[in-house]
Amino acid sequence: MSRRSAPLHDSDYAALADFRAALRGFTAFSETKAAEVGLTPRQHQALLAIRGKAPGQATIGYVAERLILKPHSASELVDRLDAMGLIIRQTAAGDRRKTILVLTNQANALLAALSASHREEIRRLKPLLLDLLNRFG
Amino acid sequence: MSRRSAPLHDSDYAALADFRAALRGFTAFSETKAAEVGLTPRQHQALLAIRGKAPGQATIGYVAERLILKPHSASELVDRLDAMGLIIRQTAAGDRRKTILVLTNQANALLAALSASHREEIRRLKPLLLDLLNRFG
DNA sequence: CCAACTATATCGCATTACGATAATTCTCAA
DNA sequence: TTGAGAATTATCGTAATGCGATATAGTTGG
Repeated sequence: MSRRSAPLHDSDYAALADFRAALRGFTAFSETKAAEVGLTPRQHQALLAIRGKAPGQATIGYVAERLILKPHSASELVDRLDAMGLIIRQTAAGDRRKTILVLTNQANALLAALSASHREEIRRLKPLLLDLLNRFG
Repeated sequence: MSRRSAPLHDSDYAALADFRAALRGFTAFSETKAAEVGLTPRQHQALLAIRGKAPGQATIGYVAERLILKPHSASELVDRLDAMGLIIRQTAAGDRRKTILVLTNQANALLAALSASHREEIRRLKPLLLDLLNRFG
């Protein structure tokens, strides 16, 4: 049988607020870095999701799943990346409904720079995030 | 002198993509929970930031700082919360330029429910987040 | 072979943070 | 004391973006 969880104290709200503030700090860092190379946060995340997947395996649907977007929103997002010359759409060989997404050299160059700075930032934030997480049970 | 950091491998991109996906998962959870009680993510975060601060200390500027928004954007955000009956604006006694933000009972009730589920979710995600963080140096 | 399903795309809309600008209020040096 | 400049908040028009509703093409099982 489930028990009501412990009531929330001021310190719980503070822990939640601090955790959210840290996450917001990271996303703000990421937004700034992405904007410096002309990308929106979603565009950056989409490119990263595609890069993190085995070559030739990333589809519109996969981007939607990883970014937790509706498939048609992912389609629009990919539209913009396509117009910017950052990805190529290829009809999947086996299933012609699917669209395979391939990164261009330009996209890979942008991602390399962004990923280096993000890795550094995550390493920098790691001790703080560990502390914040440890404030929760 | 600074050394160029190690080059990025496929596993580094995968680690970054997985980390981002986990963060996105948390924000999506939060968005859903906030929407269930009629709040946007920013509104939720603003209420939480105010709640996490000592009573009578939260101002528009403080919200802007914690949410990393321009002050005038925080002003607009607070406008909407005000219109929804979730906060009260009070001119600060010492400095009449400042606006003190006070949560209404309704806001506190919403926050209590949201914070309980969020604390639970963070506890649930903690092992995953620790693993993901440990993939970085 | 056709009905149901899957994957992607299109269009209009509502939301929201921003830039530019403004109005108060405060601070501090002359 | 008295401005000049800074700090704090507010207003307005704009651009960007994800969504709902809808549409099209392709696939699959019976």
